[in-house]
Amino acid sequence: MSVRVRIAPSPTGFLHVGTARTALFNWLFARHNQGTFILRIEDTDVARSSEGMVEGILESLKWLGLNLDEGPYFQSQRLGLYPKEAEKLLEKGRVYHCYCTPEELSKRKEEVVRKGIPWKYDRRCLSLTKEEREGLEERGTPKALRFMVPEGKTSYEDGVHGRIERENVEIEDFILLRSDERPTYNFACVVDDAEMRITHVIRGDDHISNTFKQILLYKALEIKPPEFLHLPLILGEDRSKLSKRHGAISVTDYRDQGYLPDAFCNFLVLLGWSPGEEKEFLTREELIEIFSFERVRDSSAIFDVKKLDWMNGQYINQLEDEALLEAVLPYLKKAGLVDEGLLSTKRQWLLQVLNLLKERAKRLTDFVGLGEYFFIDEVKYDLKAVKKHFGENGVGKRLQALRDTLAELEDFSLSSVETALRGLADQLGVSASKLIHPIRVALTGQQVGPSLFELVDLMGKERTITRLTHAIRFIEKESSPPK
RNA sequence: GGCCCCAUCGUCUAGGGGUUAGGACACCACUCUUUCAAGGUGGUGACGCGGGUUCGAGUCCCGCUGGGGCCA
Repeated sequence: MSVRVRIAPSPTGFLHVGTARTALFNWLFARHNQGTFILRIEDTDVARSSEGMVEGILESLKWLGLNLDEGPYFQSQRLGLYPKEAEKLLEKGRVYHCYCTPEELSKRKEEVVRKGIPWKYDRRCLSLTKEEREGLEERGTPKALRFMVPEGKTSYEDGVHGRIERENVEIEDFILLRSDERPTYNFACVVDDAEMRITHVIRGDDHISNTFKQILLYKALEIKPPEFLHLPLILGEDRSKLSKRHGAISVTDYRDQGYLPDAFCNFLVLLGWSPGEEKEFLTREELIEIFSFERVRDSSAIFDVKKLDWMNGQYINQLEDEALLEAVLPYLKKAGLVDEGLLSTKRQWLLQVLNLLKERAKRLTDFVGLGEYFFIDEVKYDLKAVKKHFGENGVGKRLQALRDTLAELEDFSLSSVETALRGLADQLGVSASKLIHPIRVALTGQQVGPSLFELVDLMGKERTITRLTHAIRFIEKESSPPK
């Protein structure tokens, strides 16, 4: 039987990173087994479910590179299915109608809990007399459909955790259909998974307690249940389930912050799974090849952004120039540094610039701050940089000499500039760094950055001279006593 | 509160009776160097506690503690 797996998010409008990891594991499992990866939207519980709410999910999956084989399917478009299955259970006597209103129930529950007794539905409606029932029906009282939990215990073999069992007395008679015939989560899930012939239910740990109810339903419906595999949860730094208050939880947030999809997936897959050898960088092909649930851990993991940053930086560094340009371009455009004109006229230069900057970038967004000075006319001087490298005695003079020397250079190549600068330093009797640091500030406004000579090379003669001149004037102005 | 899951460096993890408990991120030092980053070298740092089982437990069993989840 071929593998069929699904992810079943509710349409919240975005893809949660936890769901993303679940999706990744499902996808890897499907691909490894030449199976089918399906998306189903669980939208029966959502008041308004618009197509728009699903777009974010589809967009995120696409960005992650997790292509679907089927779907998206929508529960809301399958509503006819659930009462039909419920009917079968009614015939088998496995369910009963319940006329208790939510208000009554919460009131009764409150009383019971106050006495310190754990609440469970009291089966009041199960023992209704025929007359009582008829009376309720005549008055048109709304009724829900409840599953009658049998005696005994329920257990199953979890693909990650091993055998898990639970006493059925711990499980209350849960509702299958609400009074308006909308199915509850567990019922819809079982009906859908069965109908879609899902072979492996791979989902978060937080569904373990639902699994018992679902297995009970499979048994009642006389359908063979799928395999269940429960992934440990991803936690925030405070060890609680990753949620909005932990900051970015939507996959698109990470995209916008400048993470590469491959890096992000590589990082995610290592949360709860390991390849079994001391190797952390894995391509998609490798992952598909070697991924298995035998190596999935059963304890939860904390989402460590620092490691993500490191990994993303490594991926950026390994990117070919063209690929890097493609990846960074949206961010540069958004920051207003690059437009189509520049792209078409100075593409080669742009590629070199990115190449020069890439080993310092952890995120794609870093390129904006890292290389802004390449794209704007007026350099913004960093205060500390000015203080440190423009403040020294004679800096202005040295920069003047440097400007004059460079201005006379016919050949403005990297090596030629370096020779000239070092020669000048000798001549002035100072170390080369006495020139290198100030000119860097003059060119970039910053005291840190890429290797100076490559920088000058990409900056070009004209801009180098202009910026030196500007810096010289700036220093003169600063050092002249205030009037 | 009831039930369920989990427990190796701060974090991600390797380990499935005998290991100097390994790697990665982060951190710290040194090194390289025109700065920063990257790189290289080295370092700090973990088996939650208590009982068993065993000649021998990070590894198996039980309890405790702690964390997490689900139920409303």
